Amino acid sequence: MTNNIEIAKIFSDIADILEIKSENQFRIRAYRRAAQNIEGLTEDVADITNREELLRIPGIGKDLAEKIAEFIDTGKIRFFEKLKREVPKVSLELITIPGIGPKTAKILIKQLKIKSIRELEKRAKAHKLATLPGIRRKTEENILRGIQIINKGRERMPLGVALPLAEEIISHLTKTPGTKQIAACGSLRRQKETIRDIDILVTSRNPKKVMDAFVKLPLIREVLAHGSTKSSAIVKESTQVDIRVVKPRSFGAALMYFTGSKEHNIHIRELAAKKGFKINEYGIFNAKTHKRLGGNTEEQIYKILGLGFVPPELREDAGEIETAKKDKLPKLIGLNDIRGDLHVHTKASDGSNSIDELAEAAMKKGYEYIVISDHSKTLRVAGGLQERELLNQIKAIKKINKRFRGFRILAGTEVDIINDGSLDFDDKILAQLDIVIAAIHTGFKQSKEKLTMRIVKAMQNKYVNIVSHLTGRLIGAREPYPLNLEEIFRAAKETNTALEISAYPQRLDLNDTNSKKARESGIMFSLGTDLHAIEHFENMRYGVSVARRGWLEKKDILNTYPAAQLLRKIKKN
DNA sequence: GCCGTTTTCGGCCCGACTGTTTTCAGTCG
Repeated sequence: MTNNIEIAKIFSDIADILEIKSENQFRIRAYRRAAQNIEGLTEDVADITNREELLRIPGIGKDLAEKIAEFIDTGKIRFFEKLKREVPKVSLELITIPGIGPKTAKILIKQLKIKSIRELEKRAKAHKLATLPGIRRKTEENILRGIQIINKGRERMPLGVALPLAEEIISHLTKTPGTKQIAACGSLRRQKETIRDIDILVTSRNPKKVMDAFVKLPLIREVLAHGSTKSSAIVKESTQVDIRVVKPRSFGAALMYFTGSKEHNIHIRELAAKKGFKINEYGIFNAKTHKRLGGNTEEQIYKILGLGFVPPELREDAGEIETAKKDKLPKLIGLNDIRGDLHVHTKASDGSNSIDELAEAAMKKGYEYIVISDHSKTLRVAGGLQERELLNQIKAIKKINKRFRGFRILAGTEVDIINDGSLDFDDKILAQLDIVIAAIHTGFKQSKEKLTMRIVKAMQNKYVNIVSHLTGRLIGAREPYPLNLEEIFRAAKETNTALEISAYPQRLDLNDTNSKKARESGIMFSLGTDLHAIEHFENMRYGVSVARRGWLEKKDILNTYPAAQLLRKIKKN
């Protein structure tokens, strides 16, 4: 998929350069949209090129399709090479500084001959910027602050980190007099796997008062902007919080505006305009008479546009609006639909708890079953079980199960897929288990073909029911290894093998786009926390978030079925 | 540069905050 990443980067750079050249803003937007859509593909764009299906990618027309094909052919795009020569290289760096856009960058380069961010910092500190047109003391300070933010590295944080932080801020705001509703919006509400800024919406009859209270909250380090209805600040180390206040009647419209995504909003507003409406964060209006037609709730706005409610997790302008027009949106799975956890480790391998403890905790959660799935013998570092140990575990599980009514421990394994695609346990052993999960834990550096072969071969084993954490990625730590996903999804369908969505916060693997793609192949999914300690049961919510972003319904997911039905569904021929 | 149940040409979301300005451009989300 390096093609996809490289092309996306080139298109995004082209957009930046065109911006510096003050080109047509819609042309710039076209490049940005194309970049984003290519980055989101689950298939190598080279394969799509070979099938001559580039034009089916949204935002790709004749011109961009040719540029993609040129890159696949030659590894270069001449147009980009030419553009690069037309603007100073540093201009692309300068516009990454918050507060500096194309116009300011141009002035800095032209008048001060700035060659690097470091040099800009030096000049700003020496107050050499304040003589430039449109720049005075304050702007100089802002630029320095922007450079500091860059140096600190405002990285995206995992959803599991952002959520508690947002909840903390919200709890402070709840105590602020005059606030009515408070909601986390943005990518947090869309449940993206990583979050950059935290967006919070508040309704109040006295917005200014709320804003004044916000900027004085104790956990705020620095105020970036402080207006009467909108403010921004840095909290904790370096997390930016954007807050917006509207009157209570505008809650729905503001929620929609602030939840985004930006692309979804643009598409929705375009649609509204075509139908003679206007949408902003205050409501939906008749474009001619300016009469307000609604906006108290999001449902109201979608309804006026002739659409059903689009769940926040789907709002990425990835086909959800077209699907809503046809009234074909999926009824997304919810956390309450989950009847059990399909991936649980005990202290027999690298977990921390006994089978009894885990069963008890699962029952307390209202689960009907769990799958005990310890590692297999080859995975020594994780205390993989020998055959004899596994057979004893199966016996122990049978014994414990006799104590339960309405709850069942399913005997399973997370068996290693060995280098040649064979499994770490013989069929004779696997046949005695209720459920078999297969996974790769070694050989990440192998070729795409080899890794794909290993997985497909494992799927062809008649005892393998689930393949877990398919791509091996660890968020922020390890890239996914290369796989031919099309081939794997096809094999999963043919062999009736489910793919796991790992709810383990660092994995979330399959991710959202892969899940969505896999769903189109008609395969089944399993949700498992890959639990190593009892408290990890709570991570299931993150798995459900991925599934929702992948458009999955209750029926697509194995552990929404009662145990007996689940076991029937995973049977192979 | 893309795109089409009003279009193959003429559109392309909408508004807040800041700083430097005397009425608005630049930036951001």
